[in-house]
Amino acid sequence: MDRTDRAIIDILEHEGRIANVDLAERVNLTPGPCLRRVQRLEATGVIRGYHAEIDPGAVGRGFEVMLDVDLARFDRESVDAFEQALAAFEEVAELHRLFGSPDYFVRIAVADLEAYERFLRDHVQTLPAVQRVSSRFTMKAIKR
Amino acid sequence: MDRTDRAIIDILEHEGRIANVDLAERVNLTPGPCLRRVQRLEATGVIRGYHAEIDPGAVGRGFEVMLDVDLARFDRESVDAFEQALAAFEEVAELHRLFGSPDYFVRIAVADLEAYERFLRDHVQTLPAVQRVSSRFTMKAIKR
DNA sequence: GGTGAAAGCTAGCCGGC
DNA sequence: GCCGGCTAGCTTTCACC
Repeated sequence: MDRTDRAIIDILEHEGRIANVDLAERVNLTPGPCLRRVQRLEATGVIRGYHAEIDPGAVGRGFEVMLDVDLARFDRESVDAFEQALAAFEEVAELHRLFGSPDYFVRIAVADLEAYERFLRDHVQTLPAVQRVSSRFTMKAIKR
Repeated sequence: MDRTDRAIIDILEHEGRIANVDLAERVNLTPGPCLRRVQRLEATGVIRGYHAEIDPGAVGRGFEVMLDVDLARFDRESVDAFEQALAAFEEVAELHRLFGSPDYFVRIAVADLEAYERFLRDHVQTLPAVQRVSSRFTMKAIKR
């Protein structure tokens, strides 16, 4: 992984759909070698995939909540069940296990307050190991 | 925005570099009309851009911290200065203004604990309006 | 929404350094 | 081992129906 690979990564991170010929020109390579580098970065897992960035409001995900969650039990089974259940929901935009307390940080993206209340009540509070949740509502997403 | 647009969005969100011919086939359209829809979604801001998803560890961003920040002042100038300064750093992966307390949620991604300490000391604690910061370290990113 | 044609891109192969 | 040139086949794009 050299300077050129870094340059390729920086460009693809912001312009994920750039044509290979244009990418090659930006990093001072011809298209052949440039494509080989991109494919190697993909194969080695440095590039994990490509995604369109969607306006959350346009698809009913304009209401975002930061959620702190504490569990009551930490046996492997409880932890796995909690993580898998939560990660499977489309409403869960982000899920991190933390050191210390709270045990988890979750970012939820739903349409509105009502949808949030429903999601919390029906899909989070009902998970067996969940002990405590604490919500903080986002006013504005400044950077993502 | 109809059912077909939704289908296009769902696919591009997960396969941002899919070829237009393949996308068209998946949503039962021919390439021409499919491309027009994608271009309209881009022009109206529903699709904001395309990004490669990079393995954080491979580019020195494997150490993630969730930061809560409270400000001392809320005049427009202080708020703007804080938000612009923070958003400009590459280390800031996410920045949300919240309702209530804390005032901000920030996700920081750096190489290691030492880099984090340096970033906090040199670039966050030094911002004039910052009153209090509280860090929570992530053990594992389960979903992003 | 579909069609067709021009322009442009991708991805493999091979030779050179 | 990595780059560049070349080429065949495919994709994108746009005007027109």
